[in-house]
Amino acid sequence: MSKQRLYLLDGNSLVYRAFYALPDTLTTSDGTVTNAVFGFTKMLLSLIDNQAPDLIGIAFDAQGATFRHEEYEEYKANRKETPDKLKHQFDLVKEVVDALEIPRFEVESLEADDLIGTLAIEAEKEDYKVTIVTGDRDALQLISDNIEIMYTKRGISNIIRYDVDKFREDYELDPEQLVDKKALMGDKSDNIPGVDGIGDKTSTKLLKEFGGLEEVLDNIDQVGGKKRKQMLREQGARAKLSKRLATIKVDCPLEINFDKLVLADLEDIDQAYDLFNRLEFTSLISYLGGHKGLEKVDYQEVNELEELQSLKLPSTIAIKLNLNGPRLKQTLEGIIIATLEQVYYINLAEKELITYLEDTLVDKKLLMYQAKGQLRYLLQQGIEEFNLSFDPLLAAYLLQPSEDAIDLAGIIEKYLQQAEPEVTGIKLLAVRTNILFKLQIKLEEELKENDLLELFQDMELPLVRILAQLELNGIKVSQEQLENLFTELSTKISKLKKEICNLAGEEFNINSPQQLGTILFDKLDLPVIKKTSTGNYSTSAKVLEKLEGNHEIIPLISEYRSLTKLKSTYVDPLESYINEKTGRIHTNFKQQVTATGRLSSREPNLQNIPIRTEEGRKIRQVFVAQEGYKLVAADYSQVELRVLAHISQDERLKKAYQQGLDIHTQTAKELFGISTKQTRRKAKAVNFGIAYGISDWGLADRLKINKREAKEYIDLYFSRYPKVKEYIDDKIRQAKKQGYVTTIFDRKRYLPEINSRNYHKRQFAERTAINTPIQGSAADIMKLAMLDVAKALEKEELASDILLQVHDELVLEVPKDEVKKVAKLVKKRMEDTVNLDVPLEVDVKVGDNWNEMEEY
DNA sequence: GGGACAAATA
DNA sequence: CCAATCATTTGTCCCA
Repeated sequence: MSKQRLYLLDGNSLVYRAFYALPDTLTTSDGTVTNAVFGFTKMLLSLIDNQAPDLIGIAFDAQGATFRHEEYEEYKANRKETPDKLKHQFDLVKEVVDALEIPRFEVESLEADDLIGTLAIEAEKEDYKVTIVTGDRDALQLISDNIEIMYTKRGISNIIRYDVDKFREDYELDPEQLVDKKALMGDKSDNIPGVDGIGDKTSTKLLKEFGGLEEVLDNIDQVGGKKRKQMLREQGARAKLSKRLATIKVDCPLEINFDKLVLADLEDIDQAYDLFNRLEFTSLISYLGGHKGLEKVDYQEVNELEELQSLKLPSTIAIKLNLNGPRLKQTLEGIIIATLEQVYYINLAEKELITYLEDTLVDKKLLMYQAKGQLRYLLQQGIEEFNLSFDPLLAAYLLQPSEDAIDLAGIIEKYLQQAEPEVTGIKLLAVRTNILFKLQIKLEEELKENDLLELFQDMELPLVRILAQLELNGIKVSQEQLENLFTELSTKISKLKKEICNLAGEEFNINSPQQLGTILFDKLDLPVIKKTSTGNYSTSAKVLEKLEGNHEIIPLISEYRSLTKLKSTYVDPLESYINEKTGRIHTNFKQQVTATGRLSSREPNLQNIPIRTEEGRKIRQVFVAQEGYKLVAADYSQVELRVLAHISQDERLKKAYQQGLDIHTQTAKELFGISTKQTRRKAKAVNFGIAYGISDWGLADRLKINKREAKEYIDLYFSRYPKVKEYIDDKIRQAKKQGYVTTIFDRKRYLPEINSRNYHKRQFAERTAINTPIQGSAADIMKLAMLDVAKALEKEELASDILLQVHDELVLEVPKDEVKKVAKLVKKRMEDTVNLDVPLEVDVKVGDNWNEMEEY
């Protein structure tokens, strides 16, 4: 078996090196300078990681005077005082060393060198190999067959390894001659005098000839040069003193137990984890958990209340609530908690678990996967004091917003290049909870590299609990009105169906586009307007509209379509979503679905409740305020066009909003010289179309004008709003060049197809490049506004709640006596959330249901 | 179970 | 010559 290797570090020397190697602007958020601590810690950890020492120890200089000062007052007298920005860092360094459970040596009146020398020589005797890590060349004198030096040449990563051969090569001397050399030439940095007139070259020459200082002094006659002879004679004593000063003491009175220097697995890794968090060394945390493999996770089951109470947890924990059952009716069957060193499965009654969570989560930083549902459960149980600090789902979403349905296993695979072990049940939960630490390190690193960390921490993470609260709040639905609507629609639909089949002359399934196509275009021989991509007859609303005058069956089919859509999509399912306990509908807001940063809503989707048609609005009407409350709806007016004005910096567009003009009226005047009902309508289509990258064909289709005319409008628009054209060109160029576009708040969207050879793919990517910064920035603004509004409601201790977000609209439920205050507060918060170069405007409406609302 | 189609919202 | 305004969710049909 090969010999064990002991690493001995010169703490002082390395800390100094780190201090000068790194900028002193490296601080924690409270301003504490930590550059030296960071550099030292990083060096230490990477040493452990790369060299895997068997044993390790770190020595520090004694505070104040040493035995060398007694011998020679001037020792190190020319040293500058320790810089203020470094002084306090020594204590932190020692904290780090202690937290990592590495033995630390510091003995009164002795320097780190002496402790290291003594340890090294002892270790050599005990048959260890030794590596000394230092930034001080003095230590080179200790080199032997079993002792080598790692010398940090410059900075903290430029390291040279000295063994006997390397030393001889560099110095043309044996290592033990180094002290003789210093005796002769002195050492400026330690203020060791040496002999005047003898420097680097001469000292080496003399030692090569005579061997050691004593031999030189005994044979001064044989030294060349009159002056040199004289100096050696006069300063012989000084040289001997110099030698004593330069000689590292190897017989310090130390009690050495090498067993205690064995590098152990950290017993309490959590203390190091906490310290690194305090020092904000997030990039170094990876070294701590580094040795825990995915498969190794073993959990400790906690079945007893007493056992639970004796659990001591660090300030950051990964946690998974083992919830079972449908949304909002879940029961908590257990809790998995992971720290860096242990995973616990707490298996107790739900009531006890809730009490435990309430007490435990306060002041803890929580790492959770898919946190929203768990936070919703906590809020439901009245637990409000918690602090989500990481969710890999959202991190992965920000990094790749267009990627769909990435789950935890996918994230682990993608970012850690690891596969989940083949385990199930609690074991799997333990693995997945434990891995959150690693994921945090890796993903936050990636986020930082992509300028997404702020967005993640300041927008998406805090939004999670807001969304959890929205979902928990739900919105009340009038079951009675819903039933009325059901019968009303059912009657109308069956009547229509009869009429349609009569006109068609046969029974058929109107819901089947295929069967409908056969009836319309084969049987009734109506003109084929359009075919679908698969070659079938298109029966879309647009096609039906064009056939309107051709047959009396057409309007009936259109009406049938719209009524069945309303019934099957809204009226029929809505009932089933009503929570029997709350009488309310609790949607599911997804935060990681859309490519632009918007939210989405499902089960049911409450972001597409009808509003445009009279019939559709009846569905809106069933969403009501509970007794004693009003619904308050606040929506941003033309937020996307305002965002366009801001990011394009187009003067005319900006001015219009700054002066509070009606933008569609203004554009009508710009394009047509006059604003009438007709020209304003066209102008509105142009305004919106531009933000979507509309083509002349698209605009023509929409306005039912010809292509040439549409092109004129678009060209005219660009000539009146030239910076908008510049914006469009700029975004396409940017996307082509860097592969992505960004929102005002740095949210990214990658557009790999922007350089596709496929014309359509490329065109689509170009339109997306135009639209995403607009839609995405608007989404960002709304998210920030939600955080602001929620905070303000809480601060003002209002009993009002946000129920829904519909992209540019918030719906709140407000006690009648708070309406005035809340209407004002919400408007102000939403308008002032961000400060663009154009004002944001919010319209507030109030009503008893979501349909009948009055301007407030 | 999944693709095609259609339609609701912003 | 093609296809032709962003972003979603949901429902039905229909084939496998």
